[in-house]
Amino acid sequence: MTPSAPSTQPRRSDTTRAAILRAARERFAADGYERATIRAIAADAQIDPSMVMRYYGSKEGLFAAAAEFDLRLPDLTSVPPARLGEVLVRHFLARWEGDETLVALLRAASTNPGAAERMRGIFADQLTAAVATFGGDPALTARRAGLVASQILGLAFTRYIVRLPPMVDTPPDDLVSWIAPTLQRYLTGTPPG
Amino acid sequence: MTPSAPSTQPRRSDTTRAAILRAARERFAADGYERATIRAIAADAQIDPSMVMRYYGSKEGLFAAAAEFDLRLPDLTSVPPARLGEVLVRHFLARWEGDETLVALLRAASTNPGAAERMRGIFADQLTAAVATFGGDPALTARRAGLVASQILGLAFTRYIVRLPPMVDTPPDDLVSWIAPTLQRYLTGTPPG
DNA sequence: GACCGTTGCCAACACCCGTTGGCAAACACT
DNA sequence: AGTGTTTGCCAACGGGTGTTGGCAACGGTC
Repeated sequence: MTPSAPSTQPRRSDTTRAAILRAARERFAADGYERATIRAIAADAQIDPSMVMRYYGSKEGLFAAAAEFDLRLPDLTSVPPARLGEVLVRHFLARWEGDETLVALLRAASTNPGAAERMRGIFADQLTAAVATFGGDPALTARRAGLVASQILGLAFTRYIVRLPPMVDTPPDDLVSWIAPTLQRYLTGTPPG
Repeated sequence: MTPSAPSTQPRRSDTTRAAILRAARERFAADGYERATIRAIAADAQIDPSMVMRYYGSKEGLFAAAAEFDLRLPDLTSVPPARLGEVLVRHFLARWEGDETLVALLRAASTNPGAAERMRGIFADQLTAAVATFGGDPALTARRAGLVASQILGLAFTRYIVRLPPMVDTPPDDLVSWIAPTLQRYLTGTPPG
C-alpha cells in the first residue's frame, strides 16, 4: 500500500513508477484518454499491465498522476505592464513545447470529464490568480483570465491538436508578435461597451 | 445499396436514416468519437444497431455523414471592412449555438484523426477562401485565417468543451465586443515585425 | 538461515465494442 | 396473387478493455 506520509524513503520500484508515468504521458498526449490503453502504456514502459494497477490504482488514477501540472507562471508584478502579453505568449509556447503533459491534458479534456475539470482548475486558479496580482477591477479579472485562456488554448488546439498548417508552420516568434497584442488587450485593455 | 445518382426517389427508410443521424450528432457532440457507441446511438434512435451499419457502413462512415458541415460564411465583400471582426464573431457564435454538429466535430477532432482532417479542411478551405476574397497580401492570407481560427476555436473550446465558467457566463454580446477587435486585427491589421 | 514485505509476471475474468449473417415482416409492382 | 426488394430485429462472433488474484523471485532484517 502506498504510505500516507509524504516523501518517505525511496522505493526500489521508483524507476518503474517513473517509467510508467512517462509512457502514460506520451500515450495520453498522442492518443487521448480512451485510446491510450493501459496495456499499451505498460508495453512502452516494458512492464506488466498489472503493475500499473498496483501503483496507480486505476486508469483514472494513472491519468490523475500523469496530468499533474503547474503552469509555472512567472511573477507578473515584475514585468513591465506593457509587455505582459508578450511575456505570457512566450511563456505558454515554451511551456507547451517542452512538456507533453499539457498536450495530454488538452487532448483528454475533450472527452474525459475529470480532465476537463482539472483543466478548469488550472486555468481558473493559477491563471486567474496571476491576473489578479496586478490589480484592476476585481469583477473583471475572471473574465479577463477567461479570454486569455480562450486565445491560449485556441493557439494550442490549432497548433498541437488539429495541426492547422498555418499555425504549425508559423515560427514561434511570429506567433508571439501576432498574439501578444491580443492578450495585452484582454489583460489591461479598457472594457468595451 | 445506396444509389449513385444524387437525390433519387425518397426512400421509406429516410426517417430512420434521419433519426440515426440526429442521435449520432448528439452523442458525438456529448461524448466524443470513442465514447459515443453505435449501440447507444441506435438506442437513442430506437432502432437496431445493425441498421446503423447497413445505412452508414461503419462507425467512421456514420461520423463522416454526421460531421458534414458548412460554415455558411457570409459574403465578406459586402461587409464594411471595419466591421469584419464583429460580423465574424457574431456569425460563429450563432452557428455554434444553433447546430451541435460543430461541437461534435470539435470534440472528436481531439482524438480522431479523420475528424481532425475534416476540421483542417473546413477551416483551411472555407475560412481561408473567405479571407482571400477581400484582397491583401496573398502570402499572408493563410496565416491570417489560421490566427482567426485559433481565436474562434479557442472560444468554442473554452465555452462548449471545457466550459470555463467565465466563458460560459459571459453573454454573447459581451464576447463579441471583446473578441471582435482581435479578429479585426488578425484579418486586416498590418503584420507585426 | 528464517522471515516478511516488495516487485514482477501470468492467466484469467467479466464486460463492452464494432461488425456480420440470417430470417421474418412489410412493401412495391405486375 | 405472386414475386422481388426493402426494412428491421435477433443472435452471435472475434477482439480488445480495465481489472483481479495467485504465485515465483528478490531484498533487507533479525
